[in-house]
Amino acid sequence: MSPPMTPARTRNAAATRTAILEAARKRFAHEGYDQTGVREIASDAGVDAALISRYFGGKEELFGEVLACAPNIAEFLDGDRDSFGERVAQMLAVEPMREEKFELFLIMLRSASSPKAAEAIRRHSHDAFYQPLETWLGGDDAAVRARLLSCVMMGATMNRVIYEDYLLDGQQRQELCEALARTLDNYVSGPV
Amino acid sequence: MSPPMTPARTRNAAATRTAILEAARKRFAHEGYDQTGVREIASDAGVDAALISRYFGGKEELFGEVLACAPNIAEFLDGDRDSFGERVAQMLAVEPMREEKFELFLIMLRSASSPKAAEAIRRHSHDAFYQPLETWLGGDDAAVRARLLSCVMMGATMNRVIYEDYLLDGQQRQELCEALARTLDNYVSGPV
DNA sequence: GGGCCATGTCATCAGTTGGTGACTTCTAGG
DNA sequence: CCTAGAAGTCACCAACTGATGACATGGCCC
Repeated sequence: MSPPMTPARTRNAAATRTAILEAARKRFAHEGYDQTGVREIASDAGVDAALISRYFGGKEELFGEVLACAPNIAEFLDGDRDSFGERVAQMLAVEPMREEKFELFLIMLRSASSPKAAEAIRRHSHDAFYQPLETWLGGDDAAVRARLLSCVMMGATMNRVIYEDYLLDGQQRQELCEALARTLDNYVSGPV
Repeated sequence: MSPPMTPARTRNAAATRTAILEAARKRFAHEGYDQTGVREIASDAGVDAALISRYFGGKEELFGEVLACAPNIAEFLDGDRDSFGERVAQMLAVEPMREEKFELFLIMLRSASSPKAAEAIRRHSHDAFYQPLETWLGGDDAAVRARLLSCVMMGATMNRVIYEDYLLDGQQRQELCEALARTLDNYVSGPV
């Protein structure tokens, strides 16, 4: 069936690397670092597990590369300042979970307990989340307000993940959303 | 030295059980479910690892028992209503980390990613945290406000754990505390 | 077309994990 | 004193993990 001229993706190092990276990103976000085995990643990517060691050095280094290319805070920051709380609260509480948007959070939540992954998470989340957020906020107490925003966003994400949709119905999620929006905007507009 | 009449704790099933439970509680809170091995728990408790299976059935059941006897929300709830935010915010941001108070949170944060532990966590945190909190709050939207409080408290705990003391100095933690207190009290006094 | 290196496959290792059952030893009760 | 059963010890298993090195094979350049 498939024309032999385009051997699809055989013997293509770049494509293989990408496939591994993509499969790993999803697995790490869904299951966490510990719960994800290199064999599962390889299977998802349709390659041999040995290639992970060959291309990335090992599971730990692969995790680092996944973090490096994971979506960052920019997803939340573009858009006008006044509607930040409303936008983010909608994503956190009302809209169906958009995994791509919160992938960094999901990876953090589910992998932070692994010593092997913890350091990479600390470093990357600081560089790709807090620093940009702090800069975007501006002002003397930007560091504090960035932490406050992080607390609410991470706490909400964690609650939503642990308890399916907060165990709340649509109406209640709407109320949750409004309260979150006010709190977030309060932190954005600061000062505390 | 020790009088031979009281053979300390040898051949005492109840004391052994307690020792295992205590050691497991600390390990699970500090390292999480996955990162804690039955051999480590047994070593801490000064007993043989086989006794864990004998007394509790297995690691998973042990985890369940640990949750059952972990400190619950009552720690935060006793005291007058008006000062709830201030009290909790102080514990979250200013005072040195009081592990006993937040043990349930720590266990949750570090073990929620383990499928074996997740179900027990969901069930127990609902019974020992959300339900009492919701009752304590009262009112129509108590469920929503309980979630809001949980988001802030869990998010703050997680931030403090991942980044040592939020990476903030004392002055900034004080500002953080004041903002958290206002937010928490806002959710307590509700309605949203 | 032929050699050669990048690419992919495979078998296997060493370490760790939770768990089990046979064994020993202590203690209580007669 | 002596037995019976509880309490504790020990050796070991089966499963799984990440990783490695030997090997096969495809494609590109000369």
